[in-house]
Order: sequence, then structure tokens, then C-alpha cells
Amino acid sequence: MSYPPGYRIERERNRTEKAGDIARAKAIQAAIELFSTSGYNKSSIAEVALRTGLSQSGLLHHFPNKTALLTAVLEQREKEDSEFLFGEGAAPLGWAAFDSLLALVARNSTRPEWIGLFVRISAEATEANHPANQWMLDHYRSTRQWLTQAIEDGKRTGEILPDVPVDAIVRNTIAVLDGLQQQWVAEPDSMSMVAELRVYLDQLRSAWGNPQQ
Amino acid sequence: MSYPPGYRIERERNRTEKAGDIARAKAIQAAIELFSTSGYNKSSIAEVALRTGLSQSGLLHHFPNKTALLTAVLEQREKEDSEFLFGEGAAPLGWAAFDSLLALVARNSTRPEWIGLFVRISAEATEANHPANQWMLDHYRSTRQWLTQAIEDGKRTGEILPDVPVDAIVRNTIAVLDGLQQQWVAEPDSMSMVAELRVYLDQLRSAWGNPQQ
DNA sequence: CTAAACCGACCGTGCACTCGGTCGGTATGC
DNA sequence: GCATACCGACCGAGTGCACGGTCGGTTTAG
Repeated sequence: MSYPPGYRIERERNRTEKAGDIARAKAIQAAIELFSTSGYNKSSIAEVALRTGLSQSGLLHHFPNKTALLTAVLEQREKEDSEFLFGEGAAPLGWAAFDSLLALVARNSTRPEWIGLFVRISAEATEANHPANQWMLDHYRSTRQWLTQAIEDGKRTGEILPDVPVDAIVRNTIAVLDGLQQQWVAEPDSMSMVAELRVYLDQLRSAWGNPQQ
Repeated sequence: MSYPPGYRIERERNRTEKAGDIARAKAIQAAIELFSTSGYNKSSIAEVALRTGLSQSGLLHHFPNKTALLTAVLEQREKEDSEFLFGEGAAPLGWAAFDSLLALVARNSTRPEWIGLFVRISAEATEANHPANQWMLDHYRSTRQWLTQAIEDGKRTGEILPDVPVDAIVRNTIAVLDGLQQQWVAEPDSMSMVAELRVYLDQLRSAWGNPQQ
């Protein structure tokens, strides 16, 4: 097998191996763009290869099969998103967590492929035997965990009222995020996700924020 | 062409023609179940035929092609939903509109196929040339119109504060609805859409409801 | 020489859709 | 009342295509 990165670390990577990395990165980018408009199932590896500038076999040299390509795409997304959200330091907590969600949405508004990718893949992946099913479940679970922790911490510091219905708010917030993205993918020019989300967050704050602080 | 109903109305429909109606209804039901778990693209008409108890050709006798089947499914959904929401009378307005959304969600919680159907189809249909694309746009547009009207009416009667950001609330509400459905399709047993939605609606009311009333 | 990068030819499968038909029931002309 | 014409329901076999994946190779760089 050839493609997993991080192998043979003891030797200097030479030029050809770099060429491989470039091809892989291009392929992932092409796949993101394709998946984001056509979804995973409907996209063909032949088309990805075409956009990468490889033959289909050439592409399959780097990714043994279609699901490996999908995995690479999802890892890429996960990596970039969590770098943006958490960077080097710890995850933001309290209301700051919700603010960083807003920042994430603002940034993704300039990268339509990422929204499309997420909307389509996570809808497809609700099917139990979809290759991204586990990823999707994990993604939701970890997001819920983070937001739950954020709210609990806000209660601890006193910026969030103690009688807040944590679970419902976590799920509703994620729902607003997903739902707005879906509407935006359908008609990008008709709305601003940031503006709508801000209204939702203001509502949250005024309902459950501590007025003393 | 054979299938459009309402032709030659002067003649009594005979036994075989009624059999056709039954077959069509069965096919639509089978299609709903399949589409709701596999989406439209990934479902095959052969499988629908199998579940209907017809050969593939037999099914295609009733629906000239796959998109005709999809259209029939969507019409069915649209019909049942709007009957439930609006019945014979006028659409509910003011906060009552939001209450009936809650009622709809409660009812759909007992019909998982309908949620799955909607989640999958509307995600697929964000692609511009998907056969359900127009349907999806229309669906969103008419829902937005109704909710906008509902809020405007609430302002008029005074039960909703006048400075409410109508558009954002309409879009956010739809987003919560869609997003909760998506989470529910992924893990039906882990949550109650009704409970979460109620929290959201309470929040809405406490933020924009007229405290005098 | 070795190993990675890359390709063309090929294969099996699943799929939407076509075609040519059978069968049973119903209207109609004589 | 019976033959004829017609229609809708339904099927089996087939067709063409798109697609994921395999295999055996050649080129290229160190």
C-alpha cells in the first residue's frame, strides 16, 4: 500500500515522494469540490481523477478505493475545522464557544465547497452502512460534548443561568447550524448565515445569560 | 400514455383500472420507504418494483420513468402534510403557526419514513439539476411565506413584538426543524424532537412575545 | 537496482429504460 | 349474442452505459 502519510519517517523524503504528496493533495481538493456539489455516492472517482489531472488508475494508486478518498477528505475537513476552532490552545468555553461557532460560520461562508460537502455527506451518511456513517456519528457526538462542556463551564463561572436545559440547547444550536447551512446551499445569495445565526445566539444569551454580568 | 387519472370520466372505472390505482398506491408507498432510507439517487426502481410486487416493467407501466415516481411521492407528502397543517380551513397565524409546527413534528415522530424521506431528498435536491430541486425550492419558499405571514399577523394582533427580526426568525425556525430532523434520523432513540423544539419555541416566545398578553 | 508514480485495457455489476409481447376485460357493430 | 376492435395491466428479455475496481505493465528518479 502506498498512500498513508507519515510512513518511513527515518529517511529524507525525496522529490518523487513529494510529487505523490502533491497529487494526493490535489486529488483531495478535487474530491472536496465534487463531493460538495454531487455528494459522495453520485460522484465518480473517474471524474475526480480527471480534475486532478490523473488517469483513474493513477488516482487509485494513491487511494486504494473510493472510501479511502472519502476518508482523506473527511480528515482534511476535521483537521482544518478544529485548527480554526481550537488552534493550539484549549477549546473555548462559556458563551465564547458560541461566538467561535459564529466565527466558523463566517469563515465558511467564504468557502462554499465546505458547506456543501458537509450538508451532502452528513445527509447521505445517516444511512447506516454509508462509509461516512461512523464519522458523522462521531462528529455529532464530539460537537455535542464540546458544547455541553461549554455550557457547564458557563454555569460554573456564572455567565450562564443554572436552570438552562443543556441538552436541548446543544441540539438546537447544532440544528440551527446545520439547517442554515442547508438553506444556504440551496440558495446562497438569498441569505447571510452569519446574520441569522447572530439572531439565534442573541436570543440564547438573552434567555439564559446572567443579566448581572 | 396510460397513467394520468381523470380521463374518460363518463365511463365507470372497471375492475382492472382500479387494480391499477391500487398498484400505483402500493408503489408510492414502497418508494417512500425506500427513498427514506437510501435516498432517491441510490434507490433503484427494480427494488421499488420488488417491494410493490410488480416486475420492473410492470412498475414502469404506471410511472413512465424514475422521476415520475419521485414526483408522485413528493405530491403525496405535500398533500398529507398540508392537510394536517391547514386542513380545510385557513393556515394558522401568530404563535399558533408555531404551535402547529410542533404538532406536525410530534405526528411525524411516529412516521420515521417521512422524516427520512424529507431529510434525504432535500439534501440531494440542493443540487441544481436534481429532479426534486424545484420542488425543494418551492417547499422552502412557501414555508417561509407562511411563517412570515404568521409573524406579521402576530404583530398586527399584538401578540408578537413589533421589532422582531422576521426573516431571521423564519429561517432559524426552519433550520431548527430541519436540523433536528437530521439528528433524529441519525440517532432516533437518543432524542425527542418535540422536547427540543419546545425549548426553542419557548425561547422565541419569551424573546419576542408580548408580555402583556 | 529499487521503489514509487502512473497508465491502458479490461472486467463485472448495477442500473434506467426499451421492446415486443400476453392476457383479460369492455365497448361496439351486426 | 357473437365476433371484432380496443385498452389497460403486466411481464421477460435485452440494451447501453456508468461505474468501481483489477492487472500487468512502463516511466522516472534516486
